[in-house]
Amino acid sequence: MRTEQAIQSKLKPEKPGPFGRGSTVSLRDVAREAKVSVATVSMVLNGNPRISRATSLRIQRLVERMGYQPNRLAQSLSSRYTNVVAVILPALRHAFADAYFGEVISGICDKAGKMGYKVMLEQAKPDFIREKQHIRIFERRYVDGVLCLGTNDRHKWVEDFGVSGCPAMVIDNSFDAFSVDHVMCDYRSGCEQVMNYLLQLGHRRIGMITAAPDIKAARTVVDTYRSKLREAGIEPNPVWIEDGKFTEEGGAQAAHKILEKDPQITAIFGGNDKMAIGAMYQVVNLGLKVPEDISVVGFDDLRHAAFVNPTLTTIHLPLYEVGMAGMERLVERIHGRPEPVREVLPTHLVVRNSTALARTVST
Amino acid sequence: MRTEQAIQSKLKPEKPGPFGRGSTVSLRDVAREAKVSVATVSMVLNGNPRISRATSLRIQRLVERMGYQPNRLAQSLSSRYTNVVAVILPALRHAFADAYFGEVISGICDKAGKMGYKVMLEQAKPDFIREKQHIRIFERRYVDGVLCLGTNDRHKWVEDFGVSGCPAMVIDNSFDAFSVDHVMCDYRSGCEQVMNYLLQLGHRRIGMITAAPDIKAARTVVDTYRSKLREAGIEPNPVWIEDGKFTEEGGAQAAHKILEKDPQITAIFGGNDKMAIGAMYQVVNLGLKVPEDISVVGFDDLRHAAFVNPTLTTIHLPLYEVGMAGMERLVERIHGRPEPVREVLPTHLVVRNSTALARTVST
DNA sequence: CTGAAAGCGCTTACAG
DNA sequence: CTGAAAGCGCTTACAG
Repeated sequence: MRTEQAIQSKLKPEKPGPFGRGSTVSLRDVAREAKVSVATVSMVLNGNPRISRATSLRIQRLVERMGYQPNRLAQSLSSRYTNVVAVILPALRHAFADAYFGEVISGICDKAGKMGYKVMLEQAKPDFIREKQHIRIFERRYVDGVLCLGTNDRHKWVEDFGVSGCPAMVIDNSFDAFSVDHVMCDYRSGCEQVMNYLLQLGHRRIGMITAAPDIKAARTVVDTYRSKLREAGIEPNPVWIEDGKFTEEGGAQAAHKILEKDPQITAIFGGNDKMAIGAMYQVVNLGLKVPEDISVVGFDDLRHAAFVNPTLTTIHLPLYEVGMAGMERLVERIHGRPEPVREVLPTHLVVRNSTALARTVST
Repeated sequence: MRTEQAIQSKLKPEKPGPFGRGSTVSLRDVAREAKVSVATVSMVLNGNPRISRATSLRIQRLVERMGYQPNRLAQSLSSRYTNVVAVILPALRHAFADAYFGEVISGICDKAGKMGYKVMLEQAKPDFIREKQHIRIFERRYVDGVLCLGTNDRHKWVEDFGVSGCPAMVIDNSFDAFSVDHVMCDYRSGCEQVMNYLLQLGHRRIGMITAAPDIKAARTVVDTYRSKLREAGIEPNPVWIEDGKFTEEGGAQAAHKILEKDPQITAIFGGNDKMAIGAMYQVVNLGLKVPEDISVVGFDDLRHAAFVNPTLTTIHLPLYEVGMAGMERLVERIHGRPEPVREVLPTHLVVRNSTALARTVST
């Protein structure tokens, strides 16, 4: 016994690595202590049924007692799976401070946690793309797959994933030019809900603040806006549509232009909440009232929409759910799911205080 | 020649792993092609000066031509560095959709990119802490170190990093109970700037919406608020201080209580922008005007502060810079920096339209 | 200046 | 049911 302990302590010297980093108990330590091979311990940990119940239990207890934790670098190097996915955000200054992306990421992270995955954050800056980092993080085994947020048609790099065999999921958008897996909100139906509502309130001259014609989802909204107007017998006037650049400032400027070109506008539909809030700000600045003079509707239902004054009527986008679904489908793809992913989640209208009957009707 | 090629193609069979994943060119492939050992290629790639300039150049070209990319799992397993850090966010529902955290994360990610680091996102949910995941991600070699955001005194787990030797940095807070590396904004000075300004405007009865007495940084603000009042010969009235829970709703309720208990209040200082915005909302709801009746000041200078109506006077917190500095110091610590990190970054007052001379003075 | 070899800590056929 | 061995793709002393 003495001898054995002596040997053990010689064989298990403190090998903390530089700066005492990392865990110290390895598979081999457990195997030695249990007097079995490392293969056996490994199989126990991986629940391989070939190991007898007796030894399995014995080793599980030992693992527990010794506080063994697998080194996941070694695991991944052997198994070829990292159990990490990357979230690629667009190269916007405030991408991380953005409520829209925040909701999606929240869904992604929650689902990832439940599935035993880790989430790495990347931003698609010009250098990042030029160096093909979006592909390399996969090829170099940082991640098993990628979730792309805030994409638009100019992001040709999205097509690279297909050819390099990197599992990738476009979140809340899709592409006409090529085929990619995606999970998104139902933009068409969302826009229909807005237009039905405004038309019901008697609005006929409805301004639309749009943004980024190079985003398929955004185009869908404008197209639907036009077709719903025509359906109601109204020919959409080109001056009713302005670009608001997805920002409050842009929304404010767009609202200004629209009201200048057609002062008879009674409602403004913002392509997202931010632009709608900017529009409200501008409407008030012009001495008009929301909703008495101008109804304003948003699109997103970000947390803040309920806290502006007046509170914003808007379309609720299931962004959290889109994040969860995207994560879930991506993992399926990583593990060999053959069918492509084309998922669309439903939206609904949230009526608050920024909308009212059209003034032309009420007078 | 023929023979050699035959051998090569035999030795370099397509070994794409499951589902054709991962890059295919390994160090060994390059070494074979260059007719040197893998050690030599490895050293060339790591800029080891022991390799002759001639072979170094020759191999660099070959690496380029073959499109070799190191497998970072293997690299990390050998080198013991992952070049990944974790950002641990608090378990709040909207932690990712939060402008405050967003700014910090933005700084962290930008700096990380420049330093060749990747950023992993974690949320400190109860399960995460109970399973000691905050330590395990380090011990299991997911990350080299950890950045903790949104901490408070109840987060005892922050102390675990010290004992486990995991490099960790507390961002924008500090602890009295134990010593941790941290980088934070200068809360004392920020509060002084607010109070000096309000006192200059003639305000004497100043309400304060605070939050979370278990956050050191927040306590500092309240303490400074009190001492600045006393300095000005004003005894702080306990009814002037209310908790606003860091939210708009909370801020609104707190403002309501304060104004109920002392209708003579002329200014309200919100411990963060959200609560200040909630307070403005409430003040208006009570039929009062901002800033004519009540001046409101925030604390954070989040993007949105410039877009409420009226625009919010607030303290600008260098959150992006705090993120960058935290990341930079953490990497220093990972690589053996011996001195603890105690860094404080300066704030400044941003005057907008939510503040005016006190009405008691102007009448 | 370069190579052969051990090692990082796992997993996975392959034997027995 | 279990073990010995090869392998994942690197880095790093140690020789020469």
